[in-house]
Amino acid sequence: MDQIPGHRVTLQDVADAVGVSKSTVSLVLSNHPRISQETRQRVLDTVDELGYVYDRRAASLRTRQSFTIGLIITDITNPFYAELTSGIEHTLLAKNYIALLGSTTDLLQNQERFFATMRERSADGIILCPAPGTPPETILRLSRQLPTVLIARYLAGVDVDYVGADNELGTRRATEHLIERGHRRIAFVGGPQDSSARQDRLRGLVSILEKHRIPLDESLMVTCAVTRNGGYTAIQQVMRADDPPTAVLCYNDVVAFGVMLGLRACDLEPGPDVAVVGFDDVNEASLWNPSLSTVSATPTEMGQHAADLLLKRIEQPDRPIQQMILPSTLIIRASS
Amino acid sequence: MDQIPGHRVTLQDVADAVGVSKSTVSLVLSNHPRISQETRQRVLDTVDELGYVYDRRAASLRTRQSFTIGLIITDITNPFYAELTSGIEHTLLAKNYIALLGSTTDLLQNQERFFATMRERSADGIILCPAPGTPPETILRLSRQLPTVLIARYLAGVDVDYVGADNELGTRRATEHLIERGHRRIAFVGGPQDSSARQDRLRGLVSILEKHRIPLDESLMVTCAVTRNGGYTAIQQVMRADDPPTAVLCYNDVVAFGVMLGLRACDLEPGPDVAVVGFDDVNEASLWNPSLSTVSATPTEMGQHAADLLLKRIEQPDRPIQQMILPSTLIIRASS
DNA sequence: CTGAAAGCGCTTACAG
DNA sequence: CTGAAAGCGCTTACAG
Repeated sequence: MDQIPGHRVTLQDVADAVGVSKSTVSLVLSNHPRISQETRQRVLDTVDELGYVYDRRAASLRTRQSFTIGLIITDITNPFYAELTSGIEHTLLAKNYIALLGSTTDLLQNQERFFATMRERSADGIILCPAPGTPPETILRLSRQLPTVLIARYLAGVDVDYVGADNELGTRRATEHLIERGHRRIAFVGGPQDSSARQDRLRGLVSILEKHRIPLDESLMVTCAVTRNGGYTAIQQVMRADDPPTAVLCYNDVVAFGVMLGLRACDLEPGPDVAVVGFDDVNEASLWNPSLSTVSATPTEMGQHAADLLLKRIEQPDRPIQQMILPSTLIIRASS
Repeated sequence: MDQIPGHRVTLQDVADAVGVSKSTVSLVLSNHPRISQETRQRVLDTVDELGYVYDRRAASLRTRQSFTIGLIITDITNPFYAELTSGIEHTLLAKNYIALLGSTTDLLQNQERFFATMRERSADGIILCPAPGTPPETILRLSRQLPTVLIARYLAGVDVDYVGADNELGTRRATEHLIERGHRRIAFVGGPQDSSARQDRLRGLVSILEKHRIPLDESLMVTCAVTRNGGYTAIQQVMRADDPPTAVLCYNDVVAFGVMLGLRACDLEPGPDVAVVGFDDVNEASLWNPSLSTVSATPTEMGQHAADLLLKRIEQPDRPIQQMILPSTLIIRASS
């Protein structure tokens, strides 16, 4: 039953015990049809009896398929990525795949290490949320070496599978909503300067301001670390201006949570005093007090789609590049 | 530079290009000292030139070390596990290991699948938060097959490496605090019925009630799903009783968040009307409104310790079993 | 200081 | 229906 430490039960051991060749055992395990019912049963029984464990790494050396993928994200502690990961895991489990996890904290150096790690371990593919500043060539090279799907952030001009939210549409809707509520001075807080997601979200805001001929005040467009603390600090700075905003559109929910706390620290109540809108709609958003108005990016679904896309790409390397933009819906709650 | 799809650059290719044997290349890559400086440099240059990628799975077939571990937790979407995972990742990164991630949602069936998955992929070890109801023999067998460390939940009588919080001490302190504040009717909400963590936390509460000769009311000790929603539903049930509690000690922070929301749904303000205390001190806890009093279980540190322990066990299989109980401190905030 | 050879545990044509 | 053999890409004694 139990293995002797150091000695692994192999196909050969099973074959010896049954009195057939290891080819036969291998064929049984891969459900090959032309093994007699009797042999098959004896093999299966012996597999159980000896506690044989299939060595997928040995198999993958021959078949070149590891049933393992690499998942490279920014930070598992950000609920957006946790929900994303959960969706990915869900899809992988059903297909017998599993993910190697790497959090880069948006550091290019970590990202490079994870690329190497995943390739050395022969991942069948990679789901990647690229760190801001990733050179496009890096991704192009990677995607030639390994099936790759980008998630949540893309790189301009890089033709690779991608799944993300409709960022611009999302902030357009959010901005229209704020303007309808009478806001004219709308701040934008947070996001990694060079990420596609930030640029698209900011563009949505700017375009709607233009449409309504509301002058753009650059001093209200600030960046900050994508953490609660980042939002907390940044908003206090912004509110100190001579003509502070009456509404703030945040890069994402995590920043919005920080902004709400920062407003309170300035003795302002998020909602009544200053409107706050987030992006993502992580589970937490509806539970805050006040509940957070936000643009839904459906992270769990996004993860499922990314995993689906990757598995399709693995099966069919020549299929056309697919870029999925998931619809964004505005969810109005108490904070705006 | 780039590989031809399907063809992997191997040691042999590098050897051929340099004009040495693959043994020599291998020795260079493992930094073996007795290769001449000149050969070494030529090999290294060629490795770069050809874009050689080390095949760790082939290597591990010989060396029996994959530099990969399995991480099996309940739910990555629960911030406690996300912070745990972040701590684990941090330690692994420094030692060139990486984790295969599996979320069981506390289903034994998923857990079994992950055990198989991790073994098939030759993980060097496993960090496991066992699903409630896991038979002790399962863990014993697993730990004989593979270095194993349990995290956050242990199994009575199973002598395996373990890292967890001092659960009983934590809830003792929390209960003393509530009693000091004048509470007599204290509910306990949530937790997987058969988990060691729940039992220990509940025991802490009960022992302090006894110490103060406060009668125990079983109807106030309820269980629920370990989600915000679980706490939300459970507390509303509890508050409907004839003699409802004035304070509630929650299995963990996630349940406590749900409880706070549930109280509001009953028109009760957490803090002033009903005291609420959580367990874990996830990052979110200090940010809620009201901020959540809780017992700190330092999830990030817990993760780091678990990874350290596993790596030590891998290096030194015969070292004595180590069970680390991390000190619990009570953090009093606005909710109590 | 360097190379030839065996072997890790599988799969997969190819024979029979 | 089943087996012998080659090979996936490494490492590691063993010679020289």
